[in-house]
Amino acid sequence: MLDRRFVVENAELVEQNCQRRGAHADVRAFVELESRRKTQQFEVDELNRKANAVSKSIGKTKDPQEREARKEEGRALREATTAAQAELDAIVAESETILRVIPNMSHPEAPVGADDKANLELRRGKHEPPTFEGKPLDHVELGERLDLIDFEAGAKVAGHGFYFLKNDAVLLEFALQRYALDLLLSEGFTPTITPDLARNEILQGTGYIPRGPETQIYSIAETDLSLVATAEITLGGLYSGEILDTAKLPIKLCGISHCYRTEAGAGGRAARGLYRVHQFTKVEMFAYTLPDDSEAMLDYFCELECRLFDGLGIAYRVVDTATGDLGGPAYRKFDLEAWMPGRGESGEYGEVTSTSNCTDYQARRLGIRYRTGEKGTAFVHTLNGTAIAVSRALIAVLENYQQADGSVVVPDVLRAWVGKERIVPAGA
RNA sequence: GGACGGGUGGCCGAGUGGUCUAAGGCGGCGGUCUUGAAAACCGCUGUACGGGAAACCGUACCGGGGGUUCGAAUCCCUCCCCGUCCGCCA
Repeated sequence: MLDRRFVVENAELVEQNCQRRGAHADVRAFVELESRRKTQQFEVDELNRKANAVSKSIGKTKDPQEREARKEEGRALREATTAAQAELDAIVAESETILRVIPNMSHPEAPVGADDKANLELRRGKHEPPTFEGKPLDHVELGERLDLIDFEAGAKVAGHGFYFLKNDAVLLEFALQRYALDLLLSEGFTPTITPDLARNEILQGTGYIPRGPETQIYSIAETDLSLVATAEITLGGLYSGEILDTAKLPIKLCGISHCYRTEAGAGGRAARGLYRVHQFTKVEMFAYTLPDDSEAMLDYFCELECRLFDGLGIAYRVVDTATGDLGGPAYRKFDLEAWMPGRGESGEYGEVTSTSNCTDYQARRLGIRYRTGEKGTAFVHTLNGTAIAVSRALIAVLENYQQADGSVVVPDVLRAWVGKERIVPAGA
C-alpha cells in the first residue's frame, strides 16, 4: 500500500493515478478520514497521558481514602480512553479499507490505457517465428499425439484445468526448471524451494486477496492458509517484519514453487490447454533493493528473461504494460510474449513471463525495511519476475519445435537434461 | 496430535502487579589516551505516530489478539512460533 501521508499530500496525483489504472478508490474520503484520525489520535494520547499520571500517583499515595478517590478518577479516565480508542479504531479501519484498494503509483513512461490493448511493444527477441509447411498443430494436439499431456485424466482426477504431464513432458518440465536455475545461479541468485502454502496475512502483504468473489486464490478450509499463486508471495514473506542489513542489498532470490490459481471467469479458446491452468510450476526471480536501484533491477530481470528465451531459440516480444493492466502493487511491468504457432488462427504471441517493480508498495505492508545513513529506517523496494513458468514455456517449446513428421525437436539448451534430441510419437 | 518448558531492544540476557523511564553484557557510533592501532576509560545507541525551528516532549509497542486492574513484560484466555519428550508418519 501507499504511505498515508503521501496520499494526503498528493491527493490529486493519487486520484489521477487511480483513474488511469481503473481503480475505484475514494481518495477524498481517505484524506478526510486521515485528518479525523490525527485529531482522534491526539485525543487518545492525551487521555492516556492523564490516566497514566493518575495511575502512577496511586502507587505513591499512602492515605487509603485518597487512594480510593484517585482510583475512581482513574476508572473514569480509562473509560473515556476506551471509548476514544474505539472511535479511533473505527476511523483507521475505514481509512484502511480505502487505502488497500489504492494501487501503486505508475512509472511516468508506462503507457496509459485501460487494458492490455494499450500495451506498448518495446522490442523483439533474436529469433524470428518459424515457418511451417501447412498449418502447425497446437500443443494440445501435439501433447496428445506424443503422449505427453493428459488433460482428460487431469479433469477426471481434479477437474477442468488440471492435467497429467507424461513421459518426455516430465523430462522437459525438469529441464526447463534446471535451465532457468542454472542461469540464475551463475548470476548470483540464492536458490530456494518455497512453501506452496502461505498465511493469508502474507498473501495480503504481497497484494493478493485470499477470499472473496473474484479471488484467484485457493484457500484451505478452516485454516488461515492459502495455496500460493506464485513464489513471489512466499519470497516477499521471507523477510516480512525485518530490518535488512543495508550492506547486503540487493538480495536476489530464485524461488521454485507450484502455483495455484482458480482462474475465476477465464475461458474460451485462448485459455485452451496448458495456457490457463489451475496448477503449474514456476521458477521465479525476486529481489529486495534500495529505492535507487529498483529501476535498474527491473531492466536486469527483463534482460534475464530475454536471455532465457533467446537461448531457447523462441521468438518473443517485450511489452511495457499499460496502466490499466498493471495490477495493484506494480509501479512498472514488462511482459515477454512468446510466439505460439498453434494459438489463434495462425499463431499469436502469448504471455510467458512478467516482471514488476513494486517499489515500496509491498514492503510497506510486509514491514521490510533497511537502515538509512541517518537515524531511522525506510522501506526497501521489491521486484519479481518470471524466469520460467513451465506450463507456458512448454507450449512455446512444443509448438515452435514441431516437425513435419509429427516429432518435436528438443531445444539445444535442454538436451543435456532431456537426454535426447527429438521427441517422437510412440511406435514411430 | 499429546505433555512440559520457553518467546524481552541489532544480538545475548535479567526482570512474577506500582520510580520499568526495561538491569547487565555484546555489537555499533562518538570521545579521551596513542605516531597509528589495540586495550582501557567516558558518553551515545529500538520502532511507529503526534507536537515543536530545535533541544526536546507526549503516546503506543516486551511473539499476535483479547481480558482482569486505577496500573500488566509480569496475572487470566486464545492463537502463532521455538525447544524437549511421547505418539503418528514419507
